[in-house]
Amino acid sequence: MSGYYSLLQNIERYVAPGAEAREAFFSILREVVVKKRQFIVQPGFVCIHQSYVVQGSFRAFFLSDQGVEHTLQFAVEDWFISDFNSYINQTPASLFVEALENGRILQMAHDDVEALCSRYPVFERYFRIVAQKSFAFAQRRILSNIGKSAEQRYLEFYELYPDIVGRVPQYALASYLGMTPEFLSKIRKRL
Amino acid sequence: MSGYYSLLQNIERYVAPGAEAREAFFSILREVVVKKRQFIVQPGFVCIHQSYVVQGSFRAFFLSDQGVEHTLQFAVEDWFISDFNSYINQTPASLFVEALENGRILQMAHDDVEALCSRYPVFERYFRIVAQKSFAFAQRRILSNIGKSAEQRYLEFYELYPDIVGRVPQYALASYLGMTPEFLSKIRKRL
DNA sequence: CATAAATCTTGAACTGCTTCAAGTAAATCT
DNA sequence: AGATTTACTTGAAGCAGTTCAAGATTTATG
Repeated sequence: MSGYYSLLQNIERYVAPGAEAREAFFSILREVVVKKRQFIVQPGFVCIHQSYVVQGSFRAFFLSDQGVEHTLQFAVEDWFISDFNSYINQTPASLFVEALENGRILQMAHDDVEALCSRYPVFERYFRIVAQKSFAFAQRRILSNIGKSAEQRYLEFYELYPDIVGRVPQYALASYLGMTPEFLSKIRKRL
Repeated sequence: MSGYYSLLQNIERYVAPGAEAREAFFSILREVVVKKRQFIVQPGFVCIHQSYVVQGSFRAFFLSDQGVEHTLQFAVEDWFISDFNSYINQTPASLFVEALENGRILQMAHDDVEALCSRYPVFERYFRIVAQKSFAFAQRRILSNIGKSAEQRYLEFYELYPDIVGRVPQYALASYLGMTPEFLSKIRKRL
């Protein structure tokens, strides 16, 4: 039950669902335990669920034809993660979503969420706000990618998410920041 | 009236508002004529409106401390543009939004949109879907930025938006793709 | 249409970042 | 605890992309 409460808190930062809507929402959630290195999404399979992280850390990454990994997103407690493109269009995923630590997530299936939103506009609103914030966030990252040096990108990330820096493997962070692990190692040395 | 119809068509790709909701929506729209090189958003001012492009082309860009421009988004007919971060949080903008050609837009004020969404959940849904698609799109761009070479990024953009390539200044496209105008010129030469 | 302003091109020198390879350290498993 | 895998470090060489500067071309304006 613990995870339900923290997700509810997240929701109540933006909207105030009534008791009935809240119960309806809880009823579509499923708590899942995941082990380190486990994949909760894999390329080729449709990403049915969106996952809210109760405990643990995760990453979504793309594996290029040449075998290079590109981390698109990290998620720790109180964040959502999925192959979002696959999730909203219900098309086959192109990303892996991997647990970086043992953890627990709350999964909600796409069709259940859609039905819930149709019935309770308060959730339509919640997911609109979340999507808008996610978009604004992604735009800030794009600006950082096109405008800043590798060192600046690392420092910016470190300022924003010092906890994540200490919690994920360095090669994963490097692939998120768009540089090689070797170069990230060198940046850290000279700072 | 012409612009209203094409925006309505856009909406009806995702949802089906009733006559009343439709009229309420139309009532918050304002059609504005803009001249080439005109700014419709400027840093420091809160971005009150979201703009739907009826005719013309626009770009949103960030001007760094060193005076370098970084284009975050282009918009042509049937696209939305704004400083989205400023718009959703109603905080001062950090971007310019500039008309690249003479054009016409439909502006809708933040507070009017919010009120409309509260009253007509069908619009809540519409803007949720638009935000989700925008986010998924931004994620694809991030992958392209962190994983691909300058030449690959250009080719990818050219495939997706051949029309835009021919329509916007090359320095603007270069700053969108995260490279110098000189280098884009060289890429185009060798292709 | 002539002049100015803005945009694009080209080359040469330079540098931030990658690649490759080998060694060290730290997790993970039995 | 010892063995094995996984992750991180370091240096040397190479290259993708930048910077600077000058000229050519296109677009705007009186």
